[in-house]
Amino acid sequence: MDERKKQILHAIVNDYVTTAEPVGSRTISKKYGLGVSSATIRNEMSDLEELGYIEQPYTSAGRIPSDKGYRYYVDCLMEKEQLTPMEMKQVEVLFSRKNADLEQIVQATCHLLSQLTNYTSIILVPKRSDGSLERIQLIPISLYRFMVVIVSDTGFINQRVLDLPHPIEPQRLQEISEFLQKKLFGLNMEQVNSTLLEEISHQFSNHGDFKNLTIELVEQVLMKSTGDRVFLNGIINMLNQPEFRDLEKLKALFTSLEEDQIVKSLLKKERKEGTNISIGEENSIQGINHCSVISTDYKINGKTVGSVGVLGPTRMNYSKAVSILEHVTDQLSWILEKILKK
Amino acid sequence: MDERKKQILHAIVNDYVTTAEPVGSRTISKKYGLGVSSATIRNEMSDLEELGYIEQPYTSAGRIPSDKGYRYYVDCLMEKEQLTPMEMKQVEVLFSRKNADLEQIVQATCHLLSQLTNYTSIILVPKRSDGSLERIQLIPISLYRFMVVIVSDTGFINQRVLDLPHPIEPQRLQEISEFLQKKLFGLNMEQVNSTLLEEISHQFSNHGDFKNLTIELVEQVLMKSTGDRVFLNGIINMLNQPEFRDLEKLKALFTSLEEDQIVKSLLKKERKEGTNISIGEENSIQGINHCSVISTDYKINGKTVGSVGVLGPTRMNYSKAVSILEHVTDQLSWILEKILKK
DNA sequence: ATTAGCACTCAACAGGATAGAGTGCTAACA
DNA sequence: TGTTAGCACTCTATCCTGTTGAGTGCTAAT
Repeated sequence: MDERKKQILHAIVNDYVTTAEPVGSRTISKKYGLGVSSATIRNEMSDLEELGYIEQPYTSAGRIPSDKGYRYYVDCLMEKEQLTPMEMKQVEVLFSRKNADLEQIVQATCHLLSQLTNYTSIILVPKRSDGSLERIQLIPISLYRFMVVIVSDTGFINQRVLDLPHPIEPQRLQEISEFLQKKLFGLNMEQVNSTLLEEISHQFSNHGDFKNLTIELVEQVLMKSTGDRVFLNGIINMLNQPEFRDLEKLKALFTSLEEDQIVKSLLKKERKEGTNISIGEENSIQGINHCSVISTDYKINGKTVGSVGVLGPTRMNYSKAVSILEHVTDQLSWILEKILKK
Repeated sequence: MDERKKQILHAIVNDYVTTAEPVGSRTISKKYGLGVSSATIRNEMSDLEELGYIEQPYTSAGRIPSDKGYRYYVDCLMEKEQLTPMEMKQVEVLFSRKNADLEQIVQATCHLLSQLTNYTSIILVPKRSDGSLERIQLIPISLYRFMVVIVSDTGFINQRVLDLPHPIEPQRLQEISEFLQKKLFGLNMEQVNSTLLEEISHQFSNHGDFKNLTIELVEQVLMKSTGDRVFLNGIINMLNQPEFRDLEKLKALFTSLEEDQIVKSLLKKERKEGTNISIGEENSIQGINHCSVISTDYKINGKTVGSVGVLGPTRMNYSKAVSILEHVTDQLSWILEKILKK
């Protein structure tokens, strides 16, 4: 893989990303000043094909990068691209908004990300914090229903409405609420779990209603709050990609994207620190095999909280997408930190 | 519009709905036993075309129903279709689930509806109840943030997280919370608004923090909580409809469906009691002009709360869709009633 | 090692012929 | 007077064919 081959591969990727047409030797020798003729390029391209970095859709067509080619490109050739002032501005405007809660911020961030990249954006937000319990409160709604709100010291809020088999007076609920607050304050979520289940429910085993209620609490609120919420935006952008002119491909893609589980798995593979890129077949999911996913984590106080990703066709503008993704994610980390800890 | 014309129109709609191909005179005389030859049918069809109920895509093709034709069909010809035992079963399974909150129920209902119909389903849930205030509670999250929960006597829950410019001690917040509860209990939401703004904030004008807080409360929680939440499901189903083979139409449709405002407006037009059907150009929205919307309301204790709708191509199975929609909506009303009032 | 030249390949496009579905009209029929 | 068989006509969809042009691989000359 000498210097010239790299340049040629680079040129092929660049050209194909913008035109979506197979790239010929003549195009390269003309548009990208390598100082050699198309015949020379042809020989090099022949080598590149043999090495598996590029491929021909059919004999005597131009070349397009293979998954392996894109992989080499993002690993070795790609350089970062600056955001335009315009783009910077848009990000700035979004993140200077006041008085938004977590959900709104994430929603808006997701929207912005898909708008800036023209691809599909994904954000995962964990449902449960691994911080310690700061506050628990039960709020009566009717005799048979109440709301639980749990706030962790990291500022995460978890709430849910529960039904009761038997009525509980608001008064009594308030007592229980205060009791729980005293008992559970400062414990981490695993401890909350076990404390609720073992100690408290045992100690109160003669109070039928209370025991049932704690079991409910654990099962419904704490247990079921594992996993992540999925935010997805800009699926329509895929309609503008020529590779999805084909209705069958489109349907396969959309079907996969409708499954939260699948979307999650795209961002949750084995991964190294920082920004990850998963290309084409590497995703090994029905319908996503013509797509690439760029993902990174957002953090609060240096601690990884959730993930952000951009999904586009393998023929996507990696350098641009990476820059935007990283910038937006930094801003998201920053604002969440500001909001949750103040 | 004699009896035979009606039968023929009925046959054309039926056939076109299932095949998506223009219907010829021969098809009708063979498949639908009218006892007359294709030539007679041809004469009748010629009349029907003149009356505007059907149209020809091009000379010497079969006929397809026009918007006006569908309108006549749904108004005069359509008969209700029974749900299959299988479908009944699916509905039953969903609505016998325990311990779900409003959001989950609506989400699941929306999913079920799109699955049963194979079209796109829409549900609107109002953000604010017009009942009276049953409970208001402020829950501290940090010194600068707290959560407001408002419960109405109809069981609607409204919650939001607010930021404060100055810190407020949990203790103090609790006092305010109790004060508000006493002061606002039993008032309807407009009264809550005015009471908060005028009386209380005036009375406490020397308490800077409290005054600011009430203004926040009104603006952020009560004012911004007008409008509806939109649930949408099964957009992919549209990909299976031959009329959306055309990518341009598809893009127009998807773009419109991405706007919550537009989706809302589909269910919010002037409408009569019960089930409404809006056909093709009647929707007068970019991208929705090849679609029909069937919508109805769900109620709690006989009082209209929100809307449920099914969106499909104008060539949709109206009778089936209406039956499913009405059945599912009934069940939804029923379960919400059960949950919210007990 | 590079390049000009040339024969070869193949998708894309355009034009033309053909088939078939469906119509409208007319004349015969009950 | 309503119905029907027959027939000419229309128009799309499909298939086939030839042509064009982009791009390649190979060879021989530089």
